[in-house]
Amino acid sequence: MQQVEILNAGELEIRPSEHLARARGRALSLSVRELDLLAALARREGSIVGREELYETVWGAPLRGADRSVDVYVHKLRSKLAIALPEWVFIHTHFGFGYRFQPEPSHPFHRSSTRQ
Amino acid sequence: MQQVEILNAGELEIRPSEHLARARGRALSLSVRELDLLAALARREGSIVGREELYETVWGAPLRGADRSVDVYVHKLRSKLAIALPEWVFIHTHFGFGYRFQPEPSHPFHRSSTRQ
DNA sequence: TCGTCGTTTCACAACCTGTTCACGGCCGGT
DNA sequence: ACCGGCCGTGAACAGGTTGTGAAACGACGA
Repeated sequence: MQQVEILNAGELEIRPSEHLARARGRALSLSVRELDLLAALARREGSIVGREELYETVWGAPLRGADRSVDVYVHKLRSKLAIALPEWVFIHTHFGFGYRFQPEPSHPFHRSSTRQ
Repeated sequence: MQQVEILNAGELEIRPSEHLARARGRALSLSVRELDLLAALARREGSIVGREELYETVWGAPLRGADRSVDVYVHKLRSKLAIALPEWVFIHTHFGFGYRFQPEPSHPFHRSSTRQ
């Protein structure tokens, strides 16, 4: 029996087959690319996904040279998610590798020193 | 079916092939060098590893003269680990020999005031 | 044809990393 | 305690990577 895929991540719910994502029950207005990218990331919650893989999954073609599409859409997603759920950060950058999807509070207890 | 290498050290989990390390489940943001060095140390948990060996393992070339890279990265690692898991010390210095990776409580019994 | 919306490309700013220095503190042998 | 060498640490630098706003493009419906 084929179930409807529903991805849950904290207060975010993604229903790829319905082209829909909700934040705290409220529907987000995402374009096709944005939703596909979000789903691709969310399906692999917790692990780092490279740009090549994301591009092939979402765009359905191999990533050519210096294509920045993934970055641009990650940016769009972040913006919309930040408006809908400001207290969470969902997409993390791993320099040199790619992105990781995982809900984390946006204001950790900022403590002792240092950057990162 | 040994496929993904996973190094566990107390509350620290290192997955070199995924470019990822987690402290208590929370992902650390480490650079390539940092992660490689951490993995190189963790693979030899409990034993002293010399700078030459560490350098060759991580940098893939013989250690030249007075290169301090290993020291610098040990420092960076210690900082990040201390933020993530303050109650543990992972990297120990063996004067004149090298470093040893092994999780140990950071304040065995009491705190300051004693010994000094 | 025009306007709108989504996608792609661009340019530049901002950031991150690896590397090397320099200085000072710590260690161990004497 | 003294001294020379080993280590810890912060900072500066050059390059490469990523963030970001806006323009260019294109499909579609009014």
